[in-house]
Amino acid sequence: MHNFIKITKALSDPTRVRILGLLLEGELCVCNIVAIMGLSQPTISRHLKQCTDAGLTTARKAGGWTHYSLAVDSTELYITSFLDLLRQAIATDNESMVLQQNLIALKKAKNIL
Amino acid sequence: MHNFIKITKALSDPTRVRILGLLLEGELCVCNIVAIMGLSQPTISRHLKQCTDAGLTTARKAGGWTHYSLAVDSTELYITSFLDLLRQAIATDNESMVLQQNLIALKKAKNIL
DNA sequence: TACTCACATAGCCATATTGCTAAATATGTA
DNA sequence: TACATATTTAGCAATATGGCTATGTGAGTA
Repeated sequence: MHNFIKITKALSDPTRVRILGLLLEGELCVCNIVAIMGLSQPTISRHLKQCTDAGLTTARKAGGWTHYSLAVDSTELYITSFLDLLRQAIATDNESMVLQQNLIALKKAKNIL
Repeated sequence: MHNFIKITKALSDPTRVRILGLLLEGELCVCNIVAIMGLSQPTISRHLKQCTDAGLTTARKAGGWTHYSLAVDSTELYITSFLDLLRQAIATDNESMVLQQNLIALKKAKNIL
């Protein structure tokens, strides 16, 4: 129950869901998420912490950067099921589509792609 | 996205999840849910309204009573998937198991069974 | 060491949520 | 009509949440 509530709570805020939507494209550092979402860095950081506490994301530190990714390989209960539902929610959200386009543009500008 | 958020919000509170857990056993009127949950009647009523607004439950009025049931036959996006996850959450929650036992006892006492 | 960059944490404020009690509404009955 | 029962709605208080700014921390560099 506790884990279920943590996950549904994490998924009950549109900002967090859209951040997770960006991670569908692959791992991202906090700074890139900040650049795309247009929210303050601490706000993004706190959302990512909550997602990680819920088991939806994982953090990988590399030097000064922290790269977050979706926990697609998680063996925890519920996680992959909820991530499947997340994909549906993102695919039908216009705002998320815009954000994903902005992410692609950002990656090209930075020659990450 | 909007519906997704409404559903996850509805499922992000343990009280609501446990009410929904009781409805796994079949439809119930508000008064019986109140008797089992030990919360005030208006509180239960408000939780049920939120679940219904999210599409997770349906209300059937019969005389003075309102009977609520899980929207197991819903064709709305997400609903049946979330209800499947709900079942898992309930099955692993001791408190929900106690509530279900209390429900069975109440039904016997009232000769509903 | 000192400085910079990326990120996390702390604390503030506005709003949302969840419990409650009291009052309104709706239905059935004397 | 008057009353009882079941439920909903309204409004209040305490707590949680989500945004922000300011500050702390950790890694790399001059």
